[in-house]
Amino acid sequence: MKKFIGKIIHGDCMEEMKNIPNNSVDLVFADPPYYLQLSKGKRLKRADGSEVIPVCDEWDKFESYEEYDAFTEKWLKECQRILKPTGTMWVIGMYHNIFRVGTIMQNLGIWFLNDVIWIKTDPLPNFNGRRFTNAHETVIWAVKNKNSKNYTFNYEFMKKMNGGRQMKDTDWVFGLCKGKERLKDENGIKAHPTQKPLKLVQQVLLASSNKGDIVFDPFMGTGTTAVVAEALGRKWFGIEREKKYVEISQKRIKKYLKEINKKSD
Amino acid sequence: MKKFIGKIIHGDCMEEMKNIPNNSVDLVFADPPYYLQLSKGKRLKRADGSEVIPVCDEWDKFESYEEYDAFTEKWLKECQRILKPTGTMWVIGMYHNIFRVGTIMQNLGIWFLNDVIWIKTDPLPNFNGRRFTNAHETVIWAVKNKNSKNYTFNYEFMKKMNGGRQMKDTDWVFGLCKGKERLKDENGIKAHPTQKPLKLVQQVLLASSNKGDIVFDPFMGTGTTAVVAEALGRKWFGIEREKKYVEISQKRIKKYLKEINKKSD
DNA sequence: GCAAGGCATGAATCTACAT
DNA sequence: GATGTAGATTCATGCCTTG
Repeated sequence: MKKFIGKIIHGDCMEEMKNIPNNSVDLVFADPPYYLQLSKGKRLKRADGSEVIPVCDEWDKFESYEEYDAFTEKWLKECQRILKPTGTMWVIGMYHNIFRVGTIMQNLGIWFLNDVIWIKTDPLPNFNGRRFTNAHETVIWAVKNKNSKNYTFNYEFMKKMNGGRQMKDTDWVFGLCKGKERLKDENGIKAHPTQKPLKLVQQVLLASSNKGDIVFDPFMGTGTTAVVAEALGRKWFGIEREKKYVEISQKRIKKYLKEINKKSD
Repeated sequence: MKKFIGKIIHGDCMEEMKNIPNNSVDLVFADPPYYLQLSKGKRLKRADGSEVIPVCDEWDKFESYEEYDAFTEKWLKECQRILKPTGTMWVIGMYHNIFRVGTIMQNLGIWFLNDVIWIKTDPLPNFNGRRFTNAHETVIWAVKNKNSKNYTFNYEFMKKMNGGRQMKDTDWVFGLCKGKERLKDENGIKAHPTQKPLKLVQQVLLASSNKGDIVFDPFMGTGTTAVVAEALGRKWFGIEREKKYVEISQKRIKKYLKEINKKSD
């Protein structure tokens, strides 16, 4: 496993995962494409005329549910294979995709522990007043299979963090990734459309891994998982399909490590 | 439709729904079996030695995911058929079943509006400290298909109820059905293991139906939907497989109507 | 320097109506 | 029915400018 640690592998996650040994990873955090199915060409505008920038990247496009399901089953199967019997996996999604993801997980024999609700403190409002504000995402937490025992869960620590009461699957209340935390490109536009907040990933790693554990992320994006893992003393590696994001992540991680070293001087 | 109104049909919902015309119902509220897959024979005990009574009724037993899925697809298909193009449907579930239910809904072309999170103020704690407290259920809100227009949604009313801000899918915070609201059998034991709180169903009906609308419940249980519909001036009918629950519901509704009439005297 | 106010923005299945 | 276009609609947060 040594050769993987600290690396962002550039490539297709289904292919690249084949090189990872069975039962070798303590924690999987996966933020897959959501398959949003937004109508083409139509732009949502705010009252002031500014546009809401939607997720319309190529990597979120699929021909059909069937295609999305086939894709999903492939990477989930590999994640299940490489996960240690004592490890756990987390998959985040929204109503567009999470039901399909959850069903496929169950069909593979992956065993659910919780479906955690990330409640957003500052969600995008519903502009046309025809739905409830979509203010959450769902994060499935699961073990390799029904027989998994002694999986890592820092129950007492989470309880402490929660003011002495056992933490609930609805206690995950965080803001979106905005402001300084949000990576910008050279034009000042968000570098990645779906960058996740550090706090969310931090809570995941604190809850279900220990120092020195190996954390794996099949969809690295801008490297949030890596940064949090570094900060918490976990080993990590991951895969990212887009060259652009690989480079952004590598820069981000280098910069982070430099800052850390400065502080410890 | 007249012959159905105010009736609890005793029978299998898939069979009985066949008699309901296409596009005839304004609102479906469905609380299907959750397929909990609890291990047989094991009893969960509280610290004081008392037993937690689980859901282990016959109606929640299925041989496999396949069987559950087949059952689910059948009743969902009928619900989609009888739903008006302007109507909406609600399906409640937990992580054991809601992912399968959601996937099947999408496969049938049912179009999601929201996945509402019912946050329980008084959940059963996690006794062994191996998971997060499961403190929510998921309620999928959807229309007949992608082309549904002018579906009923009392946006402004919900906004008002929410203190002037548009209601979020995470603003559904209610206690469990307990105390006086909870129906007891002759031995003082809960009459139905999964009786839903009136407030939850009330919010559903207030949000997505108007006075005089027809509300349908394929799994009536103890008749919560009927009682709320009566209280809010909606027409209603439903189906229940268990004779016991049909009788309990009928008694409950009669009692409720008597109370109403007394008050209006 | 501090307080107040302006402004940008976030995984968005947008709706209704006319042709 | 399908397609195209006009229209109406929003909240919390953080950063920056102004006073």
